[in-house]
Amino acid sequence: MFQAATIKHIAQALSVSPSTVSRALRDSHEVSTDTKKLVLEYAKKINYRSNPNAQSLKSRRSNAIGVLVADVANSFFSQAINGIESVAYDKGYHVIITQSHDRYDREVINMEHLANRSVDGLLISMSSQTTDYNHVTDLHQKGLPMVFFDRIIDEVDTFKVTTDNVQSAFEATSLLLEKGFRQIGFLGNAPQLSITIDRLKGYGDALKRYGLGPHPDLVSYCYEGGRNYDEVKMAITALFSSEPPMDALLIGSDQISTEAVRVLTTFDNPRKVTIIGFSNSEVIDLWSPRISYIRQNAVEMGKIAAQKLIALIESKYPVHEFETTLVSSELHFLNENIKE
Amino acid sequence: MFQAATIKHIAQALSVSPSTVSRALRDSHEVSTDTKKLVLEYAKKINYRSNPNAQSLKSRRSNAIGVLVADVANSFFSQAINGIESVAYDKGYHVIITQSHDRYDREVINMEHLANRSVDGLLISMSSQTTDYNHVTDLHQKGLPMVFFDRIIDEVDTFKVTTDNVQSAFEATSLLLEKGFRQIGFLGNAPQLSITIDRLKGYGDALKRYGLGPHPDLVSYCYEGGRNYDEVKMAITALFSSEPPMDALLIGSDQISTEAVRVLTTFDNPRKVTIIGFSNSEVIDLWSPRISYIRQNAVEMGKIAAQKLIALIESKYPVHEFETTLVSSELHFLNENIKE
DNA sequence: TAAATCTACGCAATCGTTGCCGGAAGTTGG
DNA sequence: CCAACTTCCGGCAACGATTGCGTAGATTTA
Repeated sequence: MFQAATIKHIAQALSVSPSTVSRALRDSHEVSTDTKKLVLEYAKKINYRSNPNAQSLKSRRSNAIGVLVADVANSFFSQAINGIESVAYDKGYHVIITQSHDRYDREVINMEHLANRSVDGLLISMSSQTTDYNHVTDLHQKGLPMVFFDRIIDEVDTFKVTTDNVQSAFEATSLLLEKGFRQIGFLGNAPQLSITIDRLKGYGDALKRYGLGPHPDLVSYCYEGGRNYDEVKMAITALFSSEPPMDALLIGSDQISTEAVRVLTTFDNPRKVTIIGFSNSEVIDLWSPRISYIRQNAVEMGKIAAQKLIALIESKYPVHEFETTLVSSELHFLNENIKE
Repeated sequence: MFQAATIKHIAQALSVSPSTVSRALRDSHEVSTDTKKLVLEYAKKINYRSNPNAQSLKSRRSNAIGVLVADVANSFFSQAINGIESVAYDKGYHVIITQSHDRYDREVINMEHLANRSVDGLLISMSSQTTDYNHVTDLHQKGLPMVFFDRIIDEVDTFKVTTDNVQSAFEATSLLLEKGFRQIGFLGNAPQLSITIDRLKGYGDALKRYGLGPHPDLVSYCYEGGRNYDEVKMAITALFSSEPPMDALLIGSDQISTEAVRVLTTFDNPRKVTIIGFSNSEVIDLWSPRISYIRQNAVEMGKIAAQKLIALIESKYPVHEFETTLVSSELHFLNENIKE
């Protein structure tokens, strides 16, 4: 590889010491204006770039943040990553992305990998299979800054950013109730996930306002988060054959929404069930059958999470006051979805 | 942040020199078996991890590879990234992903950012807006290893991995010809992109075998690669109103295929045109109208590209023999798409 | 038994950058 | 006119890991 320019090269060329060059480049007041100009000009001329490794070694910081998501191919996450990237880029941070594929073991490995001093902080969205949080709490106790987004956990006290899941699910369910549906089902991701818990709560709250309670036969989960088509198919089939018959369904996960639609296309004589699913698919308008959907502001969530994390990293004093930011979502309801 | 264990800590604890510890960890023959065991055990006990920055500073390598794609939210790229990641992970490399959003200026900035000694090599898929390649050739001349994938260029002599675009387009067009279509259109991404050139060639070759030539009115491009809905709509509208009337269409880009379907849904009285589009969408089977499609083996391409790049990085001697690997794709033709 | 060889380890320099100390000029104040 | 500052800069050391070189002590060879 080519020999990159260093501070020493500049120092030698200008007959000053490396220290002076370093100070000049950092615009220290301990360097005369003339010398600064000389150094800056020469640095620019030879296209000098500071060696990030040397800086990291000195400063004990890497200027990189790690991101842990289930899957980059998931629309929600790729949009969130776009938001994260834009903020990180502006603040001079690299973004290192890892995927758990919703597996606990991958999550643990990735976290350790990232944490070995190669990142200054972590942005975490939990895997749907994770029920033990020691790998996270351990790292947090050791002082690694982290911010949770989307799938957050209570076990760690830090900044969190997520959709207003309770409210979103409440509104969606309320709308269905207003439209006259009464046998409304709920199909969620793994039950320990925050998004599942909150969306189920919003769903239940809405039902309660109508004097209804969640019917046990109408609530179901996909423990593999929609990765397993058969699991989704079984859940949907069970919901569809419930008694009394389900007339509407709220789906609390992006990927399950997709698979659910796929399942529906395989039904010979499709039951008329109105579906509202959480989904950030860019092409959901092209799907057939079309479903109503709740779209989260993934980009905004990514941006906020990144901002919080960088603030945490760069904070001179320990932060003790944390808040959970709720980003609003949009409900897109298709009237054509209503049964006659 | 917590104080991580270093070689010095181990040295002090065991009353040996840091040199010995370093050598023991690297299994040097210059250390006695007993000492090695002691060091290894203690290192494991205190969970010692080598500081990557110090290593990078010494070795002048970063153990990171940079990836330049148009957009991670694009199915093809997110699948390719999965492939890249799996290989890189196995070989101990970090993956740093940047997105050009198909813009030339972003591509230049990202490349420089990555190249400033923070990566050992680059995996590049060109932005659709790039027509000047100096930023790439300069870096290549300076010795930065790079491998191109998907959207490759002739200007740099190195490993390249792409779909067998000529063959894929040839087969798709041939199939349409066999089915009786004669007024077959072609809608491509920006015309300077390798994927556009090759797919257009395959299209033309197939036509030639039937004594036909590409009709100028039936060949069109989207210079913004399908990012601009209006551009796609105009192109599609023009193609649909061509004379003689188009009866089938080959679309040479993932994102344009998506937008094209979206355009079609807005047509009041949809013309019966059979479409085959390149697309790696995971949900294309749910689209309406459904289209036939060519699916590239994105994961495999990512894997091969990463392997080639790492081989290049780790090669002790300059490599002069390069090859372009062609990964095969799958044509999914829907008979229901055929007009009566 | 003395010399040659080998084994196992320490010393010090290095990668590029930065913090700290100190010192030579020039400036100001009493 | 001298002490006390200020300004500007050089030198040293350190971040953590690696490595060429040197060498004490053990072992082998003649």
